[in-house]
Amino acid sequence: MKKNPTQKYASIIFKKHNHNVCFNNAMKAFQKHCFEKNLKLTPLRIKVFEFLLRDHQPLGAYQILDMLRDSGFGSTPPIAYRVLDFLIEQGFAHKIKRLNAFVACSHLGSTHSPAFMICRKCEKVAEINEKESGVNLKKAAPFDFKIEEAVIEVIGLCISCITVEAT
Amino acid sequence: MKKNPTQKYASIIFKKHNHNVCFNNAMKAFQKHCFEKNLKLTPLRIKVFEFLLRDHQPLGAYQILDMLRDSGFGSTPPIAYRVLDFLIEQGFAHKIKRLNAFVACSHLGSTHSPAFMICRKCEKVAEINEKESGVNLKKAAPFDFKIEEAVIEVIGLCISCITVEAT
DNA sequence: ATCGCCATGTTATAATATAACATACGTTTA
DNA sequence: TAAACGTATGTTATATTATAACATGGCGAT
Repeated sequence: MKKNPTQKYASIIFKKHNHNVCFNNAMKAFQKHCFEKNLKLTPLRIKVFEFLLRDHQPLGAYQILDMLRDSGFGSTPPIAYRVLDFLIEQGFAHKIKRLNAFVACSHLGSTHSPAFMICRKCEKVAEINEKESGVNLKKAAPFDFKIEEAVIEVIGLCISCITVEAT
Repeated sequence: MKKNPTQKYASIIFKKHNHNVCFNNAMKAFQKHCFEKNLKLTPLRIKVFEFLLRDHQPLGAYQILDMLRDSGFGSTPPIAYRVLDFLIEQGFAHKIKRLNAFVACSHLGSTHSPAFMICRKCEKVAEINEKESGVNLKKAAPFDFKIEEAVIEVIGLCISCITVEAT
């Protein structure tokens, strides 16, 4: 049984892991998606997605703009926000409201109702799926409310930061 | 068995209800809390809490500032943000990230892990507790992550707006 | 070849939030 | 009682995040 370590447990994000696997899988999925949906795989979009994939650190729009400037791209706010909107719409990035920042999606290609674990110390973010998160929105149905979407952000300490803090 | 209708079902917030009960209970609890904790119950704090209690519409900081100006209070941003921080710390208000806005707390006096149902149309907000929300954070524990806090915001359509939309 | 689409670029500004310092007032303390 | 202190409020300036509106340029379809 071959398994992709990035899919098995979200918590690996907080540990050392073979990040090349994360990176390459995601980039390939992105290329494939754009090809299949006939969307333009432009240098700018690739670059921003690369930034988000670098590690699992969320990036603010203005951080991304700085990095774009360094790479010779335009660097006024709409540049970043538009690419981010694109990535989010296509399911390759998420916005973390807690941090006003953006992360690459870790559950590529599947429709999902994401939840996030955010380390308050290192600010790395792991994405977990609905099942993993213990979230069952069906249960919320007794209310006269038609649920369309849920934003779930769990804040705490990741395993690496717990370890450091204990020393 | 006497029960406070504001406690029974969060969804009553989206319907007509005896809002005087909501308002008076909350204001009394606030007064009691400040007295017991020896915190200053100032005109400014009372006024801002009143604004939040008016209906169940979240208010942005700058909306509150406008209302404060109309009431003869100072109206520069720190005025509002400081009072809001106070109310949040004391458990009488919450921030709704989705809306960059603030609401009075509906579960006064009890420690709780709140979740919110936000109507995308009328933008009213109902607070529900963790159990009601269908979120079970205990289940998220298999991860090597120490949970400290969760932000849960469910977006959808409230019963009143469903009814209107159906006509 | 030109039209239209769409990504990118630019300019300006809106919306949200905080830092740093000033004032005012009641309480404690010398 | 006067000085010292703590805390709430007020003010000025600025930081941070995000969007509106319009311009340019490439590229494929007709």
